Amino acid sequence: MDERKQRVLQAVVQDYIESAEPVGSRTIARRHDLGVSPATIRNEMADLEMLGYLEHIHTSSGRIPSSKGYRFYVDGLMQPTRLTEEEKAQIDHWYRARVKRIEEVFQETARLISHVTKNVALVLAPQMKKSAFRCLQFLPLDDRRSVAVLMTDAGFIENRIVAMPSGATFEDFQRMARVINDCLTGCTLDAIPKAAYRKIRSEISDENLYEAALDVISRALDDTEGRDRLYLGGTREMLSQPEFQDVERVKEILLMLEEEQLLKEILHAHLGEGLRVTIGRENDYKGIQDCSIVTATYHLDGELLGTIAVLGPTRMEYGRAMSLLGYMNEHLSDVVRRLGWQG
Amino acid sequence: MDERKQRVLQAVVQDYIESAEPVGSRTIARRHDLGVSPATIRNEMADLEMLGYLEHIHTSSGRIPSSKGYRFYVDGLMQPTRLTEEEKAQIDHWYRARVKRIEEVFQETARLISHVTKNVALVLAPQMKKSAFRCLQFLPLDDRRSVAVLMTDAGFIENRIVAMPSGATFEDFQRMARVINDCLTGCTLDAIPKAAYRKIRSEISDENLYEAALDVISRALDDTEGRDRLYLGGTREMLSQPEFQDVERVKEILLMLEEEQLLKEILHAHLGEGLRVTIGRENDYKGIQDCSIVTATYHLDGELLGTIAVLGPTRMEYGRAMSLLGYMNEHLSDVVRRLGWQG
DNA sequence: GTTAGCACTCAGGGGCAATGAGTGCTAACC
DNA sequence: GGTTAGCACTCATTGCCCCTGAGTGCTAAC
Repeated sequence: MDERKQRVLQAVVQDYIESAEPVGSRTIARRHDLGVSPATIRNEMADLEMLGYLEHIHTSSGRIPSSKGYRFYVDGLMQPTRLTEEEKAQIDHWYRARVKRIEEVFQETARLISHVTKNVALVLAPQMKKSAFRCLQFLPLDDRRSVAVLMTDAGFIENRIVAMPSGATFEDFQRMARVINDCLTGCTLDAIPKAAYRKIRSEISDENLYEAALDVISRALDDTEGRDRLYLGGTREMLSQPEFQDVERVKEILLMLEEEQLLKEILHAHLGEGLRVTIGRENDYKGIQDCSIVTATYHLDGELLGTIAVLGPTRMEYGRAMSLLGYMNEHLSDVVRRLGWQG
Repeated sequence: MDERKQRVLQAVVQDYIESAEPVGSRTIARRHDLGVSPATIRNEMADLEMLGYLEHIHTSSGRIPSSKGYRFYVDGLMQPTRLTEEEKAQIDHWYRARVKRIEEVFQETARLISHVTKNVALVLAPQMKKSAFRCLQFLPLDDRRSVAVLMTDAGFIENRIVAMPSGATFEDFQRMARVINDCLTGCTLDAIPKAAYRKIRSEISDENLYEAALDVISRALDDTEGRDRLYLGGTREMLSQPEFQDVERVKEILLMLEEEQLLKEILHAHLGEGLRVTIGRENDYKGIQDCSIVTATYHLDGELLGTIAVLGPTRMEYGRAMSLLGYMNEHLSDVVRRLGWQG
């Protein structure tokens, strides 16, 4: 793949991303200064098609990039788009004006990303179960029930009503809490060692109370599942993209977007990989093989927190999406640090 | 409006709901046994159009019901559809299989409703601020912060990290909690009387501590805002309705559905009115004046809890939607009672 | 190796007629 | 007087044809 082929590929990808129309040799010759005639470009394009970087709907339509073509473009040809200071200022302003409570951060982040990129934004909120046990405490509710409050290092707090076994007093529960605290402090919630359970067993002699303790722990952990909430925004923005003029395709993508569990899986799969682009066919899930996803993971004090992503047609402004995610990343870590995340 | 006109109107509405095509006199004569010829039906239809119950796209197309026509149908002509025992069993089964945690109830309810009605389902989860203060307690976090846990009668539990003013000890905070509990017990969160605040003021002499107490209360209440979460399901189901073959219309409705705040307002507006149908033009919001909403409020022990709704094109199976909502209503009250709602 | 020229392809759009569902009106019927 | 058959008329939809224009692929000349 010589220099000139690369320049042609770059031209095709850029023009196609901009216009959403198959691009022809003539257009490229006119709009890019390659110093050769359309005929030459035609030859190059034919070669690029042979090599799998470009595609053809039918004879006599222009070329569009294949997944492989986009991949080459993203990896090598694309010039990194930087957000302008003005754009950054606008984002900061929006954030400041809109986000009053921590719960709003994620929804607003999604909204902002979708607004800027005109694509769907996905934000996976911090995962409670990845953070470390800090302490468990009980509050009395009535004579049959009490409230278990679980706190973790990342600042998550989770509560759950638990029934007290008949005969057990609130004091028993508080004693139980002390035992659990001793044994679990520092454990990551999704990886509590067997030894910890054994230790708790050995310290709580009463059978009923031990059962209750296990119940409390498992239910507290259970709850954390639902907490890695997914925020989604910009369905409508994306539908204004020309690729979604067809109702069938719209339905297809909406079907996909309603599968929250599936989306979470996809984001989880990319967790911890920094900034990453997955293009078209590279996606494992068939429903989005004509889409691309840009994901980024945000951290707090070195601790993995969550993922933000842009999902849109393969014809996407990759550079822009990537730099935006990078910027939002910092922002998000920052806001979470500042306001403190409480689950 | 004589008997026969009503039967014709009924026939038109039913056929149109079923077929989504404008219905003509001939079709009605064939499919409904009115005992008169198409010509007679034509005359009746012309009259019904005069009276505003039917509409015409252009000469020589069949009639479709107007909002007024649907209203008359819903209020008087519609025969109440009952869910079959089989359907009920299926719903029960789905519920049992899917709902493991209380948080899932609402999402699954939305999913189920949309699945059955092929329309968008909206579920407004219980409103914390409408329930009554039960107690406030503190848990120690570290030497500068503690966790405030607020519980209400409906079983909501809400927690918040609060900074302790320098000089204040955790014991001070516990004393403060006792005062607040004494003063606020039984107050509905969104209507705390001025007198209660005065009482707190008189019992807490320390200025800093009083400030902190107000802060705790206001922030606890603040949080409750975000808690009346809206669950939404079935966008895709609705889009398979023939009225949404047009991409423009799809975008319009999606724009609407992304405005969570607006949807909440709409549901709030119908709160406490039992089972209610709002048809087409009757909607205050322009964006959905070609849609209908069926809403129902669910209760627990006489206490208002939330709203569930079906949103779809005016051509909707009203009877079915209504009986389904009625059934889900019971179910929801029941599940919330059984599992206990924790916010 | 590059380019001009030319034949060929194919989607999209406009024009046009045929089709068919449906109305509205009038005159005949019971 | 209400009901109905008959008929002219309307209009959206469909299929068809043709044209246009953008674009390719090939060949021969530069």
